Amino acid sequence: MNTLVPVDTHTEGSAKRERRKEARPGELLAAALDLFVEKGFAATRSEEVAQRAGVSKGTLFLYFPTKEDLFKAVVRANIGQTISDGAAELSKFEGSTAQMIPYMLNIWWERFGDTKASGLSKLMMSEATNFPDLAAFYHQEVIEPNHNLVKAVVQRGIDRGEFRPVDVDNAVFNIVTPMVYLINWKHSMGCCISPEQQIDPKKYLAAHADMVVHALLKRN
Amino acid sequence: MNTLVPVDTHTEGSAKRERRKEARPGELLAAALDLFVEKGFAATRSEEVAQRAGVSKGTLFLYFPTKEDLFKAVVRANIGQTISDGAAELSKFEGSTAQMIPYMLNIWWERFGDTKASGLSKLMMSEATNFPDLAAFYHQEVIEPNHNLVKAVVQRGIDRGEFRPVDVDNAVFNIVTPMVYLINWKHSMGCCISPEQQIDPKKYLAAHADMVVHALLKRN
DNA sequence: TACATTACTAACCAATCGGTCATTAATTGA
DNA sequence: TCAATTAATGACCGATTGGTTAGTAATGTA
Repeated sequence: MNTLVPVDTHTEGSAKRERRKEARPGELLAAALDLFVEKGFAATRSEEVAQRAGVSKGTLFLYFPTKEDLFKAVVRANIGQTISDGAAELSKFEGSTAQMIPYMLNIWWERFGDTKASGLSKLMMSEATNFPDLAAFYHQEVIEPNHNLVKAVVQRGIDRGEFRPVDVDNAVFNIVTPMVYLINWKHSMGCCISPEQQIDPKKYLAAHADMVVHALLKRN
Repeated sequence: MNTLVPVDTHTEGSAKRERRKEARPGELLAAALDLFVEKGFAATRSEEVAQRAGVSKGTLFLYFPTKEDLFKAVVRANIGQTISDGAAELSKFEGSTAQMIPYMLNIWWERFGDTKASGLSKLMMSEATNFPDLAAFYHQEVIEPNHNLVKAVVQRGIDRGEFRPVDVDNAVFNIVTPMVYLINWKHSMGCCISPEQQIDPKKYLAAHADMVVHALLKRN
């Protein structure tokens, strides 16, 4: 893994210094996403991010003044778009809300849960207390918009007379939290236990959607 | 909070060196629980644990050879008993399984979720990837026994003809994960957001129990 | 070719932290 | 009272890391 070759620097072609002002930020963000997801915020060393992006540590701090700024940029680059895309997709849905729930959960899983970016969710829950500024940022920029999306779907079900008139805010939590938990599990315990103890995401997701719909639908 | 008074050490009565071999481990474990829950495993400095227990860092390492050993001892001291107590309590329950579910969730919340020890759950999810040994230990010592408990209850419902014949392992996850998530939330995002955005544990728990029962009961 | 600009580097700094060990002092027992 | 034992200390070590900065080399321009 280590390509440290101290001698012979002048004949080494790859050791050449390059000036690529436009490409650096994107490459640094990609490297940072990888490492933040893999090791967490505090445990990721700035120098490793720089190394993976093929620059020196000094260059990293040239583009992102602090480690926290780097993290915020990673969140913005990876999650912002996903949520507004999902909202657009859902607004076009025309079936019953009972069909809409599993549809929504599936989209959410494919576009976010099953993606490297989902590691940011686990990271944030892990390090919220040690980095309250980042937590507040994440809540405002990710959690709140996401909850509003789900809230609108539940409200649609109630308005159309499909669902019982449950407390909407609570229902949102009961729908969202198992999904988030699945992600968190995948990025924590999931790495440390034997295969037969793993959660099967597809089965878990289907069972959860089924449970939610059973619980919300009016009894006939 | 800080009682640091550098001068006058010879007249200071509390500065006297005491030998209390029996009391040290318990005091160190209590201090460690506090700090681990508050700041996480990696972020907690050994010296701070020692300080809060009123001893020097050297003394801490006298009783617990490494930081990881200290953590394992904290888990054993705080969670082991709780689970077996819960199992005993549940085995005496005689009502319907539909009543048993909210009963179980309430017990679990009061005895564990609403307790300082619940912070260990969040800690473990946070640091599992960075400390896989601790994760394996925690899974074996806490998660597995806990899941077996819930599994038995769901199986009881099916055996007695109250519940639909769902996949038991999946149902366990769908019951447990929102509870664990509530804890994790309390110990992470819960610390960093405004009061009106908080989750109300009692409402969340009631809604979840209601949802679970609705989803498991046979339709009539 | 000569000069100015600036992207980039690498050595460096100060602070942090898990763990060690030689030393110290409280206790015991004869 | 005087060792002998051992609980407790705190100075110290080596490794780590976020962030700085003086200097270097690639590029543009005239």
